Amino acid sequence: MSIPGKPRAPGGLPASGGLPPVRPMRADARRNYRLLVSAAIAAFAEHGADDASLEEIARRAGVGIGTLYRHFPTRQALLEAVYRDQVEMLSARADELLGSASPGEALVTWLRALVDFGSTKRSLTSALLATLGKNSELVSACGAMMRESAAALLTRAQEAGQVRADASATDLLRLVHAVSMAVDRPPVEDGQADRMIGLIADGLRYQPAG
Amino acid sequence: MSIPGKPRAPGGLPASGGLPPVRPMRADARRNYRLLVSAAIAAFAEHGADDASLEEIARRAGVGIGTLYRHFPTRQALLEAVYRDQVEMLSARADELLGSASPGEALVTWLRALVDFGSTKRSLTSALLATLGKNSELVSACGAMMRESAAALLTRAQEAGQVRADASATDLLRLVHAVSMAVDRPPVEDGQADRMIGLIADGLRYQPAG
DNA sequence: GTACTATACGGAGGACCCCTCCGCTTTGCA
DNA sequence: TGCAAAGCGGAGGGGTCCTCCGTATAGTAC
Repeated sequence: MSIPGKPRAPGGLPASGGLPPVRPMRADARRNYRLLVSAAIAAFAEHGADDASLEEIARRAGVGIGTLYRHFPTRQALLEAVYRDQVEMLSARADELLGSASPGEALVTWLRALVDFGSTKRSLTSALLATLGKNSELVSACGAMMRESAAALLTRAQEAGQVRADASATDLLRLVHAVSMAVDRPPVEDGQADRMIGLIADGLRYQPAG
Repeated sequence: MSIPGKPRAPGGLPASGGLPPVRPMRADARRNYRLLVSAAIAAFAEHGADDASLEEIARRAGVGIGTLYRHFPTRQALLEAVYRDQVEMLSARADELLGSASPGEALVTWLRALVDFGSTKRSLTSALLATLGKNSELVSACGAMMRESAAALLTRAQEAGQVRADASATDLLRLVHAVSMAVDRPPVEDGQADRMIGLIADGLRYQPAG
């Protein structure tokens, strides 16, 4: 039994290396794909990536179980799609924030979004890494995407003089990751994550020997 | 829903803090208990602590599913029993080896046994830690047991001059743990674990400034 | 606007699993 | 030897996973 192939990409674009001229997905298929991913995000957040019922996800999406299985032949496949979706969303949010007025604010806002994502991500990541291995295309591509977004926001904030110069994107990502981890295990106070990020934000604003 | 209580201890001894005068288990109950634990060890090793089917375990043990559930109301409970059983086995093996001719050999033999146990243990441990937390009675008690066994074997080997003096039991356990981890993920060559332990053994024999 | 077909949909159904419940069997004491 | 108490087993209800195939529809060609 080999690792099952990915389902066709949602956009209906030719696959990245697309040799055969692939037809775009039908409109209903595309719609259902999105509904399923949304439902899956909710379900995974609620019950964990391992325990969420696929039938319930189909039900929530208002779609037959057969449809779910056509789009995602495997629980893995659905996990991957959700992961990719979330990361792309974060990337898009970063692009959007790059156009905002205050570069410093933009960076902190994005970091907060990152922590929120973290709680979803952790259960996904461990499930994905378990079967995918650390250096799969998906994981490394998403990692690169995140680093890119972080770097762009950080650089802009630094150039605007709103954030200290001696901070690296990698450090920032690691830091946020640590916060997500710390916030993972109960007992967790309300707003704890927020305060931690706030603290980091202050640290960023502080200009050493400024 | 609270953490379910342990089933009665297998030996039929009064529970450690035993307030009510508990009757010993009946012979058939004791027999089935052992059969179930053995079957569970095999099944967990084969399919992982999360995925092994409890019905299959009962089947393998030649026992009804009801019997399994009476002894182990929870998958957790069975996991714990298996874990405890394995650790006690290792402890017993250590005691036995303490009487053997070559203290140095005895130590290395035990370390090898420890690695073998490691492959079973890992899937158990992660499942146990996930719900039990790092400082449950079970985990800490078993940890102490292991340290004790390791220390006894190590000290004897050191006093016999067969192993360098500057090695601690804790280090040794950590080292073996690392080997188990390393051997966990494929691709794993045949005998790799053995060679790694061999290397550690050589290191132990080496007498610094001897 | 109509006809056609590749594409996609839905859900019944088989296989498996978890767990409970309760009538039957065995054990061990008197 | 007789008799509770302790233990056993497995049917059955409810859930999940996944496959299969008859049915519906989107998009195209005319």
